[in-house]
Parts: sequence; structure tokens; C-alpha cells
Amino acid sequence: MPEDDRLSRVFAALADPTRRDIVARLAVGDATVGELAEPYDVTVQAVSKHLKVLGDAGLVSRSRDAQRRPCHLEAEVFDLMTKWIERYRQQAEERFRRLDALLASIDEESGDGTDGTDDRPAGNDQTGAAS
Amino acid sequence: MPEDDRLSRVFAALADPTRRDIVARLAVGDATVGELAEPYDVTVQAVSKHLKVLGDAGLVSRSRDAQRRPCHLEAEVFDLMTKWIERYRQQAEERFRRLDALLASIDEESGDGTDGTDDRPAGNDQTGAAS
DNA sequence: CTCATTGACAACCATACGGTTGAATAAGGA
DNA sequence: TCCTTATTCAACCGTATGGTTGTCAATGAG
Repeated sequence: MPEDDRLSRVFAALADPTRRDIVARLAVGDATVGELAEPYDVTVQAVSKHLKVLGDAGLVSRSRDAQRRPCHLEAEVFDLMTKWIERYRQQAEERFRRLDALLASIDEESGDGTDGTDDRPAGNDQTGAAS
Repeated sequence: MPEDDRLSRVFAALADPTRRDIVARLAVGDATVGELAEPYDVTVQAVSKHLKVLGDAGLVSRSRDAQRRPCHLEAEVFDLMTKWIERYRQQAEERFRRLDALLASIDEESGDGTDGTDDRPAGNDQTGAAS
């Protein structure tokens, strides 16, 4: 499966409060569909659907114990999200730092505010760069 | 806004590849709607909708520069996600460690495999615990 | 003032989503 | 064997989503 697709599934799966709640419960310990359904006032079928979504996203795996199909949380998928998030957070924070440095340098040489624009660090001139 | 709702919006916003791509571009630098729309073969209106979703999730903010409405990435929202993810990842990993310790302790006293069930660490007996 | 640019809003369409009910499958227990 | 439990599958319903086209508001340039 394409990694992009997988990321989409994971994010979409966690966009639902009930499914996040299920993940929270599974973090405590494995559980069956019936057990997971109990706290909510929805049918077992609905929870089964939620579990299918979580399963397709790779967040939970199922095993078999007689008629039961216990659900198990697969924590490693979280790494995929964390990696994605951290990447852009760091990028954004880096950009913020650069802007901060720019403002500081402008502040330093206050009095001849005519050529300060040349101090702009290269690489963040996205605005206005496109045709 | 309820935090749960906010989290849902953020996850839902990032569940779309185009919107993740937009976030990636904004991490490099602010941009206008038109600039953001260019790489994709969808209309500007569609991108505007995407930006509304990202805005409602608190992921991007808008300012005004003449007719233009530059988009700016708000990195702090990532913290909300990271916190949620780390919480359950750590819980799941902790549970994994406990299971590992259990298996190790069982392995140690191999030979009298009759009462090993009492060695189960407390707190992870979710399965079968619900009434 | 008039026009071009930038972007948002409204209405519409097809599809996906979360939920339901009802029936089917799988596995034990009487 | 028949019945109960646990879970899924199938069909349906209302609403949300991502996309389109068309129109309108805001602003700057001629």
C-alpha cells in the first residue's frame, strides 16, 4: 500500500471520536467487539464497522479465540503519524526562528530602515514567488 | 470549542492528501490561495474549500495583503495531536513491556506450567472484565 | 470610473461515511 | 442435533465531503 494512502487512512480513522475512544480502550488492553461496544449506545454492528476502519488503517489487529475476535492495538503505526507531524512542525518552527532572527537583525540596525529587506534569509520567499 | 471536537477536525483535515500537501507547502513559507492551487489540477475554489477546512481545524491562519489572503501554518496545533498520539503509544508500549516481563517470568519457572496464570500483572485484564 | 485580479459564497452532483435493521456465518454448549 | 453467543455481511437512510460551475465582494491599476 502506498505510504500516502496509509497515512490518509490512519488520520481518517482517528478523526472519529468513537474510534479514538476505542483506541484509548485498546491501549489499556485487548478487548472483544462486544466489550468495546458496551459503553456506547450504538449497535455492535456499528462498532464492528469502526474496527474494520481501524483495522484497514493498520491500527488494530484481530486474532481468534473461539467465537470471539479479540482486538489488539498496533502501536507502531503511530510512528508513521509522529514522523509526518514532526517533520512539518520542525520545518515551521525553523521558519519561525529565521523570521525571529530577521526581526532581531532589523531591530539592531534601526535608524536606516531602507535596506533591511536584503537581510531576509534565503528560501522562505514563497509568497509572490509563483508566476 | 471542545478539545475533542478540535482533535477530530485536525485529524479529519489531515486525512486528505491534498490538504497534507498544502500543509507541507506552507511549512516552507506562507502562500496565497492561487499559488497553492497551481500545482494541482483542481479549481481555485476547491483549494479555497480545503483552506477553510484547515482553517477551521486551526492549522492555518489567514491575513490580508491587498486582494490577497496569504495563508500561514499554525504549528502549535501539531502539539495537540502529538500529545494524544504519544499518550496512547506510551500506554501501549508499557503494556507490551508488561507482557514481555510476564512471558519472561513464565519462562524462568518453566516446568510447573499449572499456576502461571496468577502471574498476570494487574491492570491489563480488559478482556472479559466487562459485565 | 471602469476594469482586472483575488478570493469567497451558493447551488448542485456524485460518492463516502456513520448509523440502522435484518440475515448469514462461525463456534460452543444443551 | 438444535440453540445460544459472537461477529460479520448486505441493504438502506440521512448527512457530510470533495468536486464542479456561476456569481459576487473587495481591492488595486488604467
